[in-house]
Amino acid sequence: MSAHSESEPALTMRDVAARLGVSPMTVSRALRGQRGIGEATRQRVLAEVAALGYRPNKRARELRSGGPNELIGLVVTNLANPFYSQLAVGLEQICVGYGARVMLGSTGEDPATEREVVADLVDRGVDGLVVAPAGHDHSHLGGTRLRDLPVVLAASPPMGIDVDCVLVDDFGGTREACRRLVARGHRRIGFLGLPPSLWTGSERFRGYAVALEEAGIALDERYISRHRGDSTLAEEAARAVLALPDPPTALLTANNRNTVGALRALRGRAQDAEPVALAGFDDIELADMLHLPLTVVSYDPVELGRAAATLLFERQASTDPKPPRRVTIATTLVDHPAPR
Amino acid sequence: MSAHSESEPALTMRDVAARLGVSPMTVSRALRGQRGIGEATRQRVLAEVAALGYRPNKRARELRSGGPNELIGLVVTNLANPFYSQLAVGLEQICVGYGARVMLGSTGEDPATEREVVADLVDRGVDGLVVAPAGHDHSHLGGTRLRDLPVVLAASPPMGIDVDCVLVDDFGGTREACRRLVARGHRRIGFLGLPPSLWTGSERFRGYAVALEEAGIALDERYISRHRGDSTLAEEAARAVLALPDPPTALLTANNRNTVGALRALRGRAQDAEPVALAGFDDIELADMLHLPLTVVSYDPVELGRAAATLLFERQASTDPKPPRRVTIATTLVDHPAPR
DNA sequence: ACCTGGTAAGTTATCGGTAACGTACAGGCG
DNA sequence: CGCCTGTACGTTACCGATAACTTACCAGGT
Repeated sequence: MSAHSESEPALTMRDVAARLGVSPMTVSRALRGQRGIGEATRQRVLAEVAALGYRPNKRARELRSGGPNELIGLVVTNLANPFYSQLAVGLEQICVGYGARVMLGSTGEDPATEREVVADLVDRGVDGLVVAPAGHDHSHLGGTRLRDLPVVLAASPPMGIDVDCVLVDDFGGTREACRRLVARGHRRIGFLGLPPSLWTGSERFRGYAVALEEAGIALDERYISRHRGDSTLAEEAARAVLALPDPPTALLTANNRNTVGALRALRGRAQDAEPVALAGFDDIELADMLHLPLTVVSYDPVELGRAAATLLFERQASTDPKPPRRVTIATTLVDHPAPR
Repeated sequence: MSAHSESEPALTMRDVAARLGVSPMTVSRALRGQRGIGEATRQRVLAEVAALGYRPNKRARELRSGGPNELIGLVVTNLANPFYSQLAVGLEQICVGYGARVMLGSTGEDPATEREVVADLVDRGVDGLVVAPAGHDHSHLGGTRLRDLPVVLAASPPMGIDVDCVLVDDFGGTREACRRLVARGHRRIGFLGLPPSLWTGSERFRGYAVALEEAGIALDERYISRHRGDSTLAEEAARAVLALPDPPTALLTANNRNTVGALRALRGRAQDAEPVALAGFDDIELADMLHLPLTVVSYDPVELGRAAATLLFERQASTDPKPPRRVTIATTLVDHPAPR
């Protein structure tokens, strides 16, 4: 029992070898299934290893071999956002197939922190990085700064560097959602989105703008709010738009936090207020159980994570400098009717 | 630019030392702020390091020093569950303060996988582990198997080993929720929970059972479903209970997935069906925006993660074998009225 | 008997750092 | 002047595993 008393010197390969009267090299070869060792000896070694419960020191192995450490760094802004946690799930799913693990780094949307986190992960010897970037300048992820490690950007295409990326069809999804609102007869459609400095911010806005243009509806700046922040801020923004003398009859929200904010804003309205339709990017759990109907642009963040991991491992496998690839995940428009 | 072409031999400490005409030891001391080096020399070294952009190899450092690697392993069943992702967020918040990072391991609720994941994380040199265990046997987390690393269990107390743990007030929270249902006049209260083999399964059931006993209500096995599974299974279980000839007038769900299942089951009922009250453990985002009122046992999983990390680092700091500690997070009962 | 070739094992150097120790030189004190 | 202490730096031996090289051995062919 006594878990704390004896801190054993942590069995080494030499110990195993000494016990068998062979050289450490023989043990090494046996463990890695290399050729150049007799079957009888291999069995003897493996038996001893099993009996002693010896486990090789992975860091020492990586130090010498310089080879893959089977370690992937994941850099996100906030893991509490289901988008990122699902991205992590997908990434890990693929990683286990390669015997790799995921090391986590949160940036809190601060580019300076992002730089530090990335540097730290590189120092710790990750084989590659999946980054959901906080800012729109990605030069700190380029080339030599990272010892030429493969990088995959998630949810944002590379700016100023040439790396692979996985994207959601931000433009197409938003345009489709906006078209549906138009098809239902809405002409005054408000937009709650992210700042144009973010890729998703500009692409989703573009989807909205193009859909309106296609329908021959002019953009009305009063109906548009593009801010960065949490759902509280989004709620305020939604309130402001709805308080206009000539308020929109529908709202289009560009991500889950804006959708939540809009839902709260719509909840607080007077009983006799005109109903306002709502459509938003990102699916929301229990969207089908809300007090009002909601149309969402749905996609699978887990799949996004899997795609990112796949790109990463493929890049790692090939040494020749292929051109950067870009994978885009399709979106589906889903109508969630209100219960009852 | 050319990110792929030249893979530099990755600057070493010796290189820096050679360039300055000093010994590697001097560089090492300068970098770690050790004494035993003149101020002038230190400045010269630091300047050269900065100029060359040299970064020390952390793995080599850890190999030699055997000391803290500033790496914590987090083992959870499924990061997509907001409970676990928020736990991870809290853990990482504290870790950054210690310069530590988090390495992730998902088990998919399979104890065998959990054992493998834990072993792998230990091999990779974590300084400690935070584990949200899949099963109720924790002996694989004990003593020598882990090279005496500190372990903190999350959401489950240790069984068969002596380690620290952080818990939610499962019993108290559930009892309070059940009491509230009773106070509202319900006498036939259904329970959708987890199997008794899980700590949360038995504790939350105990809260339900004790609250009923206190109210002088006999347990009715027909109203009780204790299964392991996702919200789809929970929905079926809820349907079955509600289809009884003498159905419950209220449901108590023991975790977020059961609550979601129950919500879906309640949604599908006929218009003229008797209303059924719902109370559940775990808060749910947008609980205030659902089509029916919901009472939840709320707590902060982020705080749980912070508590786990704090216990871990305190345990790491002190060498003497203090007795294991147990931190319990309080819960709050929150009523979410339905909108309108 | 001799050479060849292949396999199985041991030896050595090395990876990038750190700990322990050695040494040279400075200053303080009786 | 001798002794001790402290500082600054150099030297060396590791840490645990592996790559590359070397040696030992055996079988088979001539």
